[in-house]
Amino acid sequence: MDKFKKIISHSKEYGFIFPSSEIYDGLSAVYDYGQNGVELKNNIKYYWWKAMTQINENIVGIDSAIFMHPTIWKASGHVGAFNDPLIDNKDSKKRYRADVLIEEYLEKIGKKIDKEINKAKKRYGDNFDKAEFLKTNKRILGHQRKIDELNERFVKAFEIGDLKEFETKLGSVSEDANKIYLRPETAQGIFVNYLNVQKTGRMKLPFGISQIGKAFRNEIVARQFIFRMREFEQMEMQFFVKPGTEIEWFKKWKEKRMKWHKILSFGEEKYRFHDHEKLAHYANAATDIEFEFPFGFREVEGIHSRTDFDLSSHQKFSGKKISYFDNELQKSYIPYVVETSIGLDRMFLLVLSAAYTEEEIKKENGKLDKRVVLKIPFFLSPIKLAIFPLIKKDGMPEKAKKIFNDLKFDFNCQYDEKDSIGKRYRRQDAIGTPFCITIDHETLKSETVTIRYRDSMKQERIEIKNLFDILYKKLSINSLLKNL
RNA sequence: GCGAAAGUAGCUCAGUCGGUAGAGCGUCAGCCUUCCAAGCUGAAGGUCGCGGGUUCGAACCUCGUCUUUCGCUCCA
Repeated sequence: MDKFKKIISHSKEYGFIFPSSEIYDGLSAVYDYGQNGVELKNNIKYYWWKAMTQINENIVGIDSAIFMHPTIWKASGHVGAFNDPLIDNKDSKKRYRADVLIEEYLEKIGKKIDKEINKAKKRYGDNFDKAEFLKTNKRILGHQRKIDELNERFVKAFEIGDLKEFETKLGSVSEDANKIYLRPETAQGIFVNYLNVQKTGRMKLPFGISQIGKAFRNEIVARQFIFRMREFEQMEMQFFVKPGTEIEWFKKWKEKRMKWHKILSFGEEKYRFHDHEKLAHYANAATDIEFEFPFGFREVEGIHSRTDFDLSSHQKFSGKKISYFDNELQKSYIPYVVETSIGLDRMFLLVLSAAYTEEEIKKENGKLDKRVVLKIPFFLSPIKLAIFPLIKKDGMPEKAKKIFNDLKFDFNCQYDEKDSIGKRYRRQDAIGTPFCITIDHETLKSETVTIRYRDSMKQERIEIKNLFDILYKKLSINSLLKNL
């Protein structure tokens, strides 16, 4: 079995990811996060939110609704507006609408059929049976087949474009006017709140707004586990800057975001930039941060210089003036935007892919043993600390529970007294718990416990009264954040 | 969308010729006490993906259907 398959079944077996609606045979490309998955996911969010919002005095966060005014998606170009596909003729330097061209071509073929009919009429005179002729004439049938094929492709091509956004109805009466979309990206929620935040937060350029939230895309092919889902979560930050400085900021964020990834120590060689040569209509620079998943290098995060496309478009469609008065320059302008956008679910898969490790261990009796361990960075682990009584008597469970109850407010802890101690250690390895505390006979005499480390499997004896300080130091992300 | 394969216990799988559904692991309860998943006893858990057909009788044969996975195509 290849590594990717193993990760998928490990995810299910240990409560990280379940297929959606499983007891009803599942729902394709939708997944649920289980008891350990939700903890890991929340910890990733926390790391991102701290790094991208709270430790930057010029970045604030918002949480905008998934439902938005339908015109927003016209302004952003997701629906309607430039769904009319444009096509350039490089020879004539003229721009055409693809749908018009197709229709014209269809009409041309239609005329050919008419010509055939007229010719036949002349030839057969009164005996001419038009319906029969249409059914039997080889040339007409050929033309008709062409038309049908083109029509089918044409309709399909436009349906697909439309299907990308999920539609729903606002209000209890289902009329067309009430049609709204589930957002295909969170960014627009930031753009339409730009003025609110800038004014109420007294924000000065350059500044950023970040947001974590769900987005929905009706992908035609959605596969590869949680890598491409129909419902997914994005962590985005839109950074508003003075026009002309956007490339400088683009470069800055590109480096900063890569640093955020590499500081997790999954291996520098697993990351790379992929600069876009072809740019989207709204961008003047774009790059992806790619990670080497078990199925190859894939995009985890995008960094785009979006120019003033979005804000200008919203100004146009809403009729509200969106500009920033620059005191230095003594003039108003629409800010430019540099976006960092990372897929939370992809980041989750990245962590699992990087952390999943199978080890062979030589036992004391010389036999080989296998262990599966998730080497998740400590602060991202779902459970931080497991607490075991070595045996289930002599007052050890009571002592262990007391320690559990003291520490559970500060760290996500788990108590386990079932099965042999070795089995319990391995269970924690499988979900990536960095530390296990064991209460043994010695504990009852000297107020000490053993702490066992996940990655090295080594143990140390420490005093119970020092537990909190030791754990706090090992689990803190302050030193990481300071290095960003 | 097209093509292929697969669906039996929580997981991995067996199931002979069509004759009352099995194993290992896991789970739970109890015993034992030993710091790296392997001790002992017991228990729970399955309309064999779903529906029709053939048959005295279908997990097994047959048809349909659904779901999942893989490849191609499309999209980013």
